[in-house]
Amino acid sequence: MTATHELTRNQALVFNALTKAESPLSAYTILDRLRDDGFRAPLQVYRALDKLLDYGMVHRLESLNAFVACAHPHCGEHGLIAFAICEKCGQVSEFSDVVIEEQVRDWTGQNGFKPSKTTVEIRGTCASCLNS
Amino acid sequence: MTATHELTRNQALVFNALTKAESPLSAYTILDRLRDDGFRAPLQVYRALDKLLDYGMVHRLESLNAFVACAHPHCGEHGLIAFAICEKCGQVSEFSDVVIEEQVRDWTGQNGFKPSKTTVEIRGTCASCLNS
DNA sequence: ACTGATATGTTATCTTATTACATAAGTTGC
DNA sequence: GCAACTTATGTAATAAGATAACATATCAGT
Ligand SMILES: [Zn+2]
Ligand SMILES: [Zn+2]
Ligand SMILES: [Zn+2]
Ligand SMILES: [Zn+2]
Repeated sequence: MTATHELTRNQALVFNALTKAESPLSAYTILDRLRDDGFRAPLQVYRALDKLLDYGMVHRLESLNAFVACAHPHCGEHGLIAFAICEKCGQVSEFSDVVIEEQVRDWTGQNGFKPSKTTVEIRGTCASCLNS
Repeated sequence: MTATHELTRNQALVFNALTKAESPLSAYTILDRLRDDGFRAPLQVYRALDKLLDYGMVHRLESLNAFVACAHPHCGEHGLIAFAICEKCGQVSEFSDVVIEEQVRDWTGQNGFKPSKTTVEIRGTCASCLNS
């Protein structure tokens, strides 16, 4: 039921850093924030991220080369996820959309394409940044 | 009507390299292919790409850090574009989807988010790679 | 020719990600 | 316990992708 995984020390540190962050973090920013916890090399971050991505606890934002903690880390498997990314403040909203999911399935079905992962990222300006 | 732009030498070379390519090219691959034409530095490629992206003649695939010539370079402004990217052979199919476009508009409208660019990339295996 | 805008060339640097190799720690079966 | 195996870590080096800074050059309008 619950998708919580037993995390290793490094994985927990990385996940924690992402959960505390207000916005997406690059791998190297994570590294910097974990220097005091003994992190010394990018690979320590990337290896932890790989697992966390596997577990679905973290998502990668392709258009930013950055990572965010999942907004629903206990829901297990997601359907198709979309992100709205504010270019002003960096805030990210994660949401699922079954209509888009179905539309993707339609296209792939009709074209004999077997999808493995779908990226949907909306760049723009968030409501609170528009009011300022 | 037509969206064809007068291209500079460098822009034309880059666009041509992308048009001839069977699959997306990274900026550095483009650079290598244009060595004989006098290209020496990444910036020459990136500057040309910037313009071509502006003109809508080239698209950037965020999940690949690579670039493709637009499949419909003469249609002027696109609506929302989606890409299906085969991870086996590298082939990319570009298509527009008004349903996804409308779904994105719904979400952004309801959330007061002003979108500037939307990325939709489906990774997977294409039909011809599945039959082999 | 003077001016301003756009395009180029070149070097250095920065950011992001992976390869390679060595070591440590946990798990399973005996 | 111990061998055999798998998983996790540590560290250094390097590859791949992108930009900053600065100097020139080209072209249009006046
Ligand atoms: Zn999620
Ligand atoms: Zn914002
Ligand atoms: Zn296009
Ligand atoms: Zn294929």
